[in-house]
Amino acid sequence: MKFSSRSHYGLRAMVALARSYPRGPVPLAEIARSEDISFSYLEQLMASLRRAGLVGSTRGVHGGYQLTDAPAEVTVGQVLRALEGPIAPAECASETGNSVFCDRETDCPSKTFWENLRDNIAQVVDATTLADLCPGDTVKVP
Amino acid sequence: MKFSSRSHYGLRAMVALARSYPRGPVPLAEIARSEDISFSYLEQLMASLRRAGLVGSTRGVHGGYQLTDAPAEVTVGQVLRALEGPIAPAECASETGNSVFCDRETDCPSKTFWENLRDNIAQVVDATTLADLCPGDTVKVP
DNA sequence: TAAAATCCCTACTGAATTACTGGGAATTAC
DNA sequence: GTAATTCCCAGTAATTCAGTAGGGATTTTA
Repeated sequence: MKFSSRSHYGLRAMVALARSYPRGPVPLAEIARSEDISFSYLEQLMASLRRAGLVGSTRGVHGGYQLTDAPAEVTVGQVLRALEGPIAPAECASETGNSVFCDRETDCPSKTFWENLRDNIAQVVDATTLADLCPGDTVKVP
Repeated sequence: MKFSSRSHYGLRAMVALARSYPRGPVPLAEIARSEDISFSYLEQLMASLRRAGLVGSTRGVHGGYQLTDAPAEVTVGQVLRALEGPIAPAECASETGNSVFCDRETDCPSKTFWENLRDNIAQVVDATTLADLCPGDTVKVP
């Protein structure tokens, strides 16, 4: 049971962006360097985050990426879903609709468990914001 | 973020064993049939569960597998750990000791989050027993 | 206009993991 | 002794993951 490196790297990158919010766009090369992530790989992660609307990008010489919303408004759940898709500890217990595939459907006791676990994970990731992961930063009212 | 099919099949098998507890050993072929799992694959899963002490086995003609403890005494957490190892949503946040590997170590904000998520998942899986997954069975005091 | 910086896209690849399959040895009941 | 069963280990096909590579497209600076 693991989250992929996409999530680990992606979350770290988002925290990095949160720390320099709202000071204009940050070039990827800078994040790649400070977080020690492959530049090309990070590019792909940012593409997913951009498509999800979590970050905005600016091209050109002083371009880069920046959060579209304040760190306190962005949940870790949003980040993880953008990077890994819906939370689903089991095929039969995905957040998004029905990945029908198991014929047990209605009365599978295990399914009930997996759904319960899924909801619990969702509750945790949705209750944590990027601001919570930026210790020392007093972004909120001083 | 998924649990592997080991967990899905293994948990289903354990629920099946729980349902026929404590009526002596159940042959694997029977579980494989009723749960529609490959016999050979199921064998491997049971080996893990046996090594973890969760099930006992009897060889020979009327042999099979059976729970070593009552369903209400076996948590889903025990089953999942036997099948997949320690709960660890991230390398740096494993239940068992330190898989030191990330140099950020102490002050990584993300690490704190992963540990928090891990503890939450652990809490859920450890609070659920096989008895909870056996609806209709009135195993407890009638 | 030209050059530099930066994002954007897509395809590929090597490694690891997963999900099995198969064969045979040991054990027990009858 | 034979049939039913667990036990054990080796191999393998498919998938996923993590990362690489390279060529645009767009914007700013000069």
